[in-house]
Amino acid sequence: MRIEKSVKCIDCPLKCDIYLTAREMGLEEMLEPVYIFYKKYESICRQGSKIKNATILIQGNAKMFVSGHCSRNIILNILIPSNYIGLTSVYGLPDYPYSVSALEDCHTCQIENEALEQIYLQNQHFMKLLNHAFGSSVAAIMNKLISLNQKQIRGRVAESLLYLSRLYDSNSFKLSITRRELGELSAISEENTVRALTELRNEEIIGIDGRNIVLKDTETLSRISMNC
Amino acid sequence: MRIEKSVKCIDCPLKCDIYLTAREMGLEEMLEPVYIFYKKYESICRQGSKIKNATILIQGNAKMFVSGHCSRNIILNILIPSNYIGLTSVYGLPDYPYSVSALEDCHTCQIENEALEQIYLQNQHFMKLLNHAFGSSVAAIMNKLISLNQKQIRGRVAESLLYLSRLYDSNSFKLSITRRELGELSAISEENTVRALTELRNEEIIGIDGRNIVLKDTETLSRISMNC
DNA sequence: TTGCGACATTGATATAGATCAACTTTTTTA
DNA sequence: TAAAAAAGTTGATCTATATCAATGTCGCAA
Repeated sequence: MRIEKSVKCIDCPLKCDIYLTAREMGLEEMLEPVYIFYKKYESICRQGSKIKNATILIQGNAKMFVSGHCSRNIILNILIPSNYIGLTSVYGLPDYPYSVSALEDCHTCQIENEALEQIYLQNQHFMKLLNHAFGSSVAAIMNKLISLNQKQIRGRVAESLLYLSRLYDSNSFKLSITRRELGELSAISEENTVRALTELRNEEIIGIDGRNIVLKDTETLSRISMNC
Repeated sequence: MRIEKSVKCIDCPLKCDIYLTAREMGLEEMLEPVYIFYKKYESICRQGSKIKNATILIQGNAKMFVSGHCSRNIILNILIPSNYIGLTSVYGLPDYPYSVSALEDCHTCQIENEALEQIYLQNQHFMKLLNHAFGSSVAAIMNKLISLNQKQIRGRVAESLLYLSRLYDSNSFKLSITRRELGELSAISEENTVRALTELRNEEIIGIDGRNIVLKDTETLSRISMNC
């Protein structure tokens, strides 16, 4: 399953801040990137294990989730190309506070933690980029904390759909996740997720065709997502 | 209510990392600290407003909380002396993502954001301190996300009590918060908080005398807090 | 092509926790 | 010090959502 350096990763050096920065700094050699391919469903990193390298998602979608002692997971984020995994080690958390697994075949690029940290410390521009990325993920989690506690299922499903629409930058998109996972993104049961979707479809606020979703009335959907 | 520089703040320069660091760097003058006193119940900062300075809590307890559009709040943390408020501006969040208000009379010390940022950028040791503080607060929030979603009230109240016990570093402590606030810390209603407390007292796991709490059987309490 | 497993859907039922109401106790204020 | 306000407590009821159960649908491997 694992293909090393030999795999050419087309757009990684173009898109990733860390590559751009390293190149600017003439530190490109330092990175020693390792390209790793993950099959659909494969685990990219596991909550609680040591963070050994920073991973950049190059191709494919993945889910970032936390799991309690009890079986049920909460999906924090859907990761898309150019997203980082394992940032938190820079912020003094040596273990992954979340798990990530591939929703489809994923190409990733991994670099040593030390390299990341060196560039972080030596380049203020890059440091700010990373800090801001981390900062906004915190804001997102706080928002989630509120949503999951104060909104009811319709609102939470509406919010998840709007999140996905923003993520894929379109009102019409194909779900990369199952109904159960859409539930985990909103912290509700699979059954109630389906019920909420059906309801929204019957009210002609969204269109559903299997995994294909169309947001017909984002205005109303936003209003629903704001309601408690 | 506000007393400026003239107020001597006894232990701030000794305890706060930022003072120690600034002094080491010979940048003490740069800080221009302003000492501000908040009466019990007063708001120290408000969610959504611009962060203009970093605040260090010198004396007294405060609550850090997020509020949805709907009335109910969730308390994230109880702040104790030497805790920072407004760190997030360093991480690219110009607005407070939370509110803080005084649970009792609070002495604080405020310094300009620019000064904080300068020291942050110029001193790697301080940067790491701040990064780690921020990182662990993120870990704490993630933990809360799970707890509030997967545990039931007994478990959440048990967890809150253990949190307070760790915070005050004793099995016997005086609550700085009301029952309603203890509920907000666990995201449950005041009534159910009281019921859970009474239950735990009847089972002789804790002792209650008004605001005074004794954790009699932390073993069992931990087990309860782990259960889903 | 058939049958199996994962995914999706719908209805019925159970329940954790919110809310409402009434009351007591403590704290604050005038 | 009295009166008012805030905090704390307990019981009864309601409701949002989980859970259980049954069934349908789709894609894929033998």
